[in-house]
Parts: sequence; structure tokens; C-alpha cells
Amino acid sequence: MNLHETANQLLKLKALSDETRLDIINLLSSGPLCACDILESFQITQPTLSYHMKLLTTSGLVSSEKAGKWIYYALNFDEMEHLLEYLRTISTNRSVPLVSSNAKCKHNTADRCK
Amino acid sequence: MNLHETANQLLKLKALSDETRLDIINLLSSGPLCACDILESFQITQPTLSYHMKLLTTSGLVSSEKAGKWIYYALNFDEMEHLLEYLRTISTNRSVPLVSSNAKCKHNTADRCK
DNA sequence: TCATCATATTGACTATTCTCTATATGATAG
DNA sequence: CTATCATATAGAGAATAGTCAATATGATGA
Repeated sequence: MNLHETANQLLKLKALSDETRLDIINLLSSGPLCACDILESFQITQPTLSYHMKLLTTSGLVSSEKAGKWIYYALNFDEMEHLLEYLRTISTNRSVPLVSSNAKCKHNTADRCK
Repeated sequence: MNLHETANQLLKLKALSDETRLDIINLLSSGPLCACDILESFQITQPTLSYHMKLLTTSGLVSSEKAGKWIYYALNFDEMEHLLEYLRTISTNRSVPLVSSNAKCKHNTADRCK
């Protein structure tokens, strides 16, 4: 669980933590679309969509490809799968913590804690 | 894909889109801990931790249980699994979009779009 | 009862995110 | 070339999120 990996997956989680962007992911799951097509599905301005697409692409979840004067956006299924694996990893029960493992009960007088 | 479901999973994604909270999830994956033990793993104040725990619990990802003067927090594995299923659902390739399916190419003069 | 411990809440401040209008860029078509 | 279309960027304002010090709450134990 290196730092790059964590930072990378965190970027994706931030990208997904917005309703508009979640809807865009949903749209793109059916196949690539150009920005103008995506724009028609939402009540937002073109610059706002551009802003969201930038967050989605820099997170890696969405890739973009220029074709003539259009830019096609496509869901990056592999990257989504990596995210799912990451979430599964950090949330799977294990006896030895992978990170921040210095949690230790200091209040020894307690008979309940630990 | 009803609205409640989406709003619920969005809450979880927001809860996970912060490094501190992601670390807390990671910690809790090894087993329940009281707030004081979690606090020792981070360079934050007690009210700040309380704030993060509230977001985690209201999202459903973490449950809390009072035991004496301590509160034990535990990762809610089922809810995490629901989130993974949700993400898999909205990101799985399908021919018929489930939502916002009105995206249609209006610029018919184009020979490239669609 | 009273002091202490664990946690929550309040209120203020700062940082980040989201959105818009206006404008820039870059490709295509006439 | 010039106009137009698709998208990006800049800059500003509003909304949301994260943090802290101070204080409140509620349980425990002397």
C-alpha cells in the first residue's frame, strides 16, 4: 500500500464524490461520448462540464481522445476495477494493520478498552 | 437505480474522499476501536476526529456502539460491499443506459460524431 | 457528591470545491 | 482568409468542507 497508490485512488474517490460526475460515469458506461453529447444530459454550462471532465480524466477514471473538432470521453474500466480492488483491500478484515498501526490502548486502568 | 440508493452511495463516496477518513477505514478493517485509540494514530484534535467519525457513521460505512464511557467504532463490511456493488453496477458496460439516456447526437452534419 | 475521563457540539476561521461569465484556443467548412 | 463550432482556461463569487479552541454532555469512580 504505497503512497502513490493511495494518492491515486484518493483522486478517483474525490472524482466520484459528486453527483454530476457520478452521472457522467453512468452515462459513459454505455460507451464513449463527445463532450457536447454529455453536456445535453445536464443542466450545467459548458465550462462547468469541462471542469468536471478534467477532474475525471486527471483521476484516470476517464480517458479522452481527440477526433476532429470533438473530444471523445471514455470510461476507463481498468482504472475503475483498480479502485474497487483498492477499496476491497483496505476494507478487508485482517489481523495486522497495514498502516498507522501504532494504535495502542494507553489507558491501562480501563477494564473495557481492549 | 432509485434515488435513495444513489444518494446513499454518494454519501459513502463523500465519506471516503478524504485521506484521514480513508486511513480510519483502514484502521478499522482490523477490528473495532474506541475513538481514543483512533485519535492516537492521527495528528488531529479530538473534535476533528469526532467530526470525521460523524461523517463516517452517517454514511453507514461505520457503526458505533457505546460501552461504558467509550464508544466503539466498527467498519460496516456489508455497507462497504454494497458500495462496491453499486460502483460495479454503474460502471459496467451496457447497451441501454439506466439514467440520463437522452444523450443524442444533434449535429447531423458531422461525419465523425456517432 | 464531585472530580475526571471520553466524546459531542458550537462557533469561528481557513481551505477547497463548484459554478458562472467572459474569453482563448484550435479545428473545420465555406 | 474568415466564420463557426467544440472545448479549455481565467477569474470571480458562492457554497461546502475541514480544522481548531472552548464548552457541553454523560458516564465512571473515589
